[in-house]
Amino acid sequence: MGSDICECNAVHQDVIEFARANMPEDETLYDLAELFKVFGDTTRVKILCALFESEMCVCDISLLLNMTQSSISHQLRVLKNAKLVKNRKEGKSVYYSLNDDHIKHIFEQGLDHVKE
Amino acid sequence: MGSDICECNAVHQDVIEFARANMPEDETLYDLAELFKVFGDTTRVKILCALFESEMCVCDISLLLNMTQSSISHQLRVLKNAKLVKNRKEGKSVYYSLNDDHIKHIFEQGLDHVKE
DNA sequence: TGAACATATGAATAGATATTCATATATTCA
DNA sequence: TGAATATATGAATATCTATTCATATGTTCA
Repeated sequence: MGSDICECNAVHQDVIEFARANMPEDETLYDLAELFKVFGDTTRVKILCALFESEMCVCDISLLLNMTQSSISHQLRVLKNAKLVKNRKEGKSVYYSLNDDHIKHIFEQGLDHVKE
Repeated sequence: MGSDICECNAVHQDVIEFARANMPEDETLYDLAELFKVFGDTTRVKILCALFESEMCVCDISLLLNMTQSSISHQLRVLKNAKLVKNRKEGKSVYYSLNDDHIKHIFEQGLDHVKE
């Protein structure tokens, strides 16, 4: 490992070293990928979009997206583990809402790219 | 289908309708999820990070990330299909570079969230 | 032209994941 | 307390995907 793969490597040694020096830590990049992975599912994207408007309880989201309560509940857990949503309990219902302002910005940047 | 899931639905009817009216088109949200899915892999995140610094050829990226040329090549194809990178040919080498300014912004927003 | 180099790609495999189904937990109210 | 409601969750399954391996394509240079 660490040995050259092709002749370019010698020529581009400085470029490679510079990139290596400026890359964030592996753990940071792993966390970043994990975050985007959470965004990378249609159901979760829709849930987050719904929550842009206002907090909602699980069964409301289920009706809105026309999906089973169970699948929504599973996905809300993923979103909560990623600290993208928070929840509060009121009676029998659990209301979910966005946990972070970055989310909307990330979405908007993504939409800019998609709409091109 | 379309029928209520729980009693909340009637109470929250206006909230649900408002959210439904303000959600982007299904196709847009699908494309958005597809975009984030591309970001949601450590290898691809690392490749994009490397390309923030400068264009690089395939074997340089392979050496930098200590991964096989084949796997990098496969992932570059995914990135190119998503229009996140472009490439130019020079002799035997193919140089890849970023295709879009949004990418860096999306990354930075993501990093802000991760670093909290 | 032939050999070495650089990249691309199809098939196969192992691992990850979204949904479904059944059921558990927790709350309200008669 | 018991029934109905709202949510959470474990197991199973089907689908997707990242990497590996083998090999094809394309370029340079002697």
